[in-house]
Amino acid sequence: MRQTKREELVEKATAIFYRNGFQATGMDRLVTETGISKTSIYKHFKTKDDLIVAALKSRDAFLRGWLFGRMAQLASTPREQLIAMFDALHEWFNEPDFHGCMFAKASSEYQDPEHPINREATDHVARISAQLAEIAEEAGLNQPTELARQLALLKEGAVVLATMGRGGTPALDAKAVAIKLVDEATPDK
Amino acid sequence: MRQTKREELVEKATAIFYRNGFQATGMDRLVTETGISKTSIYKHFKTKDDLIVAALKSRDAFLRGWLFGRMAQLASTPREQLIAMFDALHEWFNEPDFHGCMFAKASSEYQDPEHPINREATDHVARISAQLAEIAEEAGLNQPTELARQLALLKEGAVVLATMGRGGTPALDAKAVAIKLVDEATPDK
DNA sequence: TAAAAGGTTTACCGATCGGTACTCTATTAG
DNA sequence: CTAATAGAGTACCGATCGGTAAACCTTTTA
Repeated sequence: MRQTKREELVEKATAIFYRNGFQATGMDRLVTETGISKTSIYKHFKTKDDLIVAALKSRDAFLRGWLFGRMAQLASTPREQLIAMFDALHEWFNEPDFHGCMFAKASSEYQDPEHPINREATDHVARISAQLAEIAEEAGLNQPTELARQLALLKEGAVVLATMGRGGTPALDAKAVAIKLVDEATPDK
Repeated sequence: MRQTKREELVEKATAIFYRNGFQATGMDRLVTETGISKTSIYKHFKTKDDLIVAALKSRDAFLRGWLFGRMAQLASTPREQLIAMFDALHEWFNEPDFHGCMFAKASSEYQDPEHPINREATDHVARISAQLAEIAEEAGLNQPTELARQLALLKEGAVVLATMGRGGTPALDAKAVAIKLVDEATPDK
């Protein structure tokens, strides 16, 4: 029961930051929208930046858990999972509350590479790339790390166009390319 | 001579916003770093947002001019130009003052699609995609608009990874994929 | 020569920023 | 029963936010 309030705070703050931006969200607004007093917030986190880092960690765990979990649901073999990532992304982009990548925004608003918030953002993309490389290796594909880099490229590009593009289905465009790449990386062919 | 001060302001403001972010840059800081008085700034622009829009328009003209100009320098045929885009991007990423895509940041900080700043950002990527489609068509490649969408995907992904990635050469990774795509879109093959 | 016009300087506005101090209340553990 | 703890509420801090007003200087134009 002791941990609950803090988790509730992080969860709600994550949603608000995601919807509203980091710098654009003041602490007073956080108090109003979470229903948690400022005193209580600052008992759990020394600064606003600390809270943002916690929100990003929470989001990282949730997003990676959802993405790779959905990939496993959609496909059984590692090889098919790599392609299914783009179907999962397509679903994500079409959710009504999709507002782009929270980590890209964090990196935009806190550009200093030394800043903990920026670090958390770059960590997130590094973790995704690493997991993709694992799956590519598990699938027995040729040059798995190079393939993983290219798939990460497609994934990030799709997210950007889903956020900044005018309509279209960037996830499916990316999927078409991904199929070719995975196909060419298949041995004995 | 009348237009000069305004142009000087926009030019300097663009650099400051790009380096420092939009919300993170206060008007007082703009006054200090540009050497232009606040009164004078507000004679040219009614609000800070108006100045930001002008800065983005300036950046859009410069960036697209530079990118497609460099592509034309690096390659003579439209087909080779599409691939040369990634060499140009590689050069851009390795400039010492590369700080990511200004329009992605603008879109991150001003999420409302109705906001003029967000509009300017999405306009920029739409213009790039359109120009790519033109070149693809000029090159006589199959399904030029689909190819252009995929190349835009690779370009945006490369920018993201150049900004948020840990080292690597995302532009060259993207180039490898682009070569395959252009190759497959070549008729009579 | 006079008078606009463009620019700077200084001071200031109310609002909001992140963060703190203090009081009060309700729950819970010894 | 009591003491400790967690949280809410209120009020406040100095700093900064975007933006304005007024006085002054200098250059161009009529």
